Amino acid sequence: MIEATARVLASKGAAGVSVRAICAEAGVSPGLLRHYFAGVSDAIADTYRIIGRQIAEALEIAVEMAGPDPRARLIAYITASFRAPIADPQLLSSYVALWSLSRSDPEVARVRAEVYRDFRSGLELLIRAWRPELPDLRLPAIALTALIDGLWLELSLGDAPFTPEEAEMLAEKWLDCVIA
Amino acid sequence: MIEATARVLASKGAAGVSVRAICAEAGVSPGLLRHYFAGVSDAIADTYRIIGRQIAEALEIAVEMAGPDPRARLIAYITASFRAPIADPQLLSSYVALWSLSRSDPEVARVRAEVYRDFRSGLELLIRAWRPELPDLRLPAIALTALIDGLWLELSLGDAPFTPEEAEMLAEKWLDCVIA
DNA sequence: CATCTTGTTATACGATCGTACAGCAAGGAA
DNA sequence: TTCCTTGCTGTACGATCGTATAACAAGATG
Repeated sequence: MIEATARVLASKGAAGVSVRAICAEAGVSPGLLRHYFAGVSDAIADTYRIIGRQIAEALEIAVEMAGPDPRARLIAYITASFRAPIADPQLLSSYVALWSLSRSDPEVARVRAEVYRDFRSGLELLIRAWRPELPDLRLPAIALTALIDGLWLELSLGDAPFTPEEAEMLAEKWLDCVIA
Repeated sequence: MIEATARVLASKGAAGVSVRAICAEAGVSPGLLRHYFAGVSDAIADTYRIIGRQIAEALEIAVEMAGPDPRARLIAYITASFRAPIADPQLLSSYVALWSLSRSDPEVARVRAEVYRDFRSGLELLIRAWRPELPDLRLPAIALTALIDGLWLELSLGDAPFTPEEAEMLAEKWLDCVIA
């Protein structure tokens, strides 16, 4: 059901998501959504939570596969957003819709705040492991998050052609620039 | 009417925009929208077009006020996105909603492509005036646009506190980093 | 066996949606 | 004056929305 919600979010956008659309996508009766969720808003928030957790797990795996070097681990964390399984067209589309919904739906907004707090705290942890002497990690973390989100946006809305490799190169360059 | 559409887009998001909401916000009868527009999609697209033109004019003014130095003009173009009148909460909220809508509405998507093409071509023009020797301006323009959009997103969804001055500093730093 | 929860369907209700249309007020053209 | 366009209102229609609820199948529990 949550997978169906993500698919509807990706295909029909924030304006097209509805109880009936989700249940039709899941191949079940329209009434079933309210057996699992308090409402459509709750279903969307849970979908956001699941997606956020999947991304966090993918990031964790990418960091572990990078080995012991602190800088390599940090770069892996940043560039994993442009590799599978995170760099997925459907996931990016869902994300844009969720951004929009989080502006009008307080429940979605709360989940978004959680997801971003976790992402940024993971980022700050890795930066601190690499450069323990840096006093303030707030602005670098914000800057890196902004670039990643901006590149995701361009990938999803898709009129600015660039490759994942270029995105990774840019992210790495931005890291060196914003940390130095 | 277009101002009312922008206000609804900002306050109710992509999912809450409707003929009746727009006309109620404008203080007119619900039937009036279809006298001026072919439909709600057309009204939203026109709103996007007007907003894009206002932003373009504000950018042009910022560049002119920066004087003759090519680098100062380029920096003015980039940092104007974080100053009045562009850095406006309602405008940013409308923008996030329009991003989402452009993924499901072909007409809005077309306008978005126009607006971004114009923004990037203005950016590339200023870069070329500053550094005529650079061969490829595509990736730097994409990178700068991505950072600006990402910072806009964080400003609008607003759980990452940073000041406009910090945003300008980051944008300037990113420019030097991505051009060098 | 009877009962009770659980997953699921089907349907119905009121609200709201986009759209269509008839009508009215006003102003310029004849 | 009459007519015709234009800006705008009000309302009505069918579709779709979120939600509620009755019904049913099946498995667990007594």
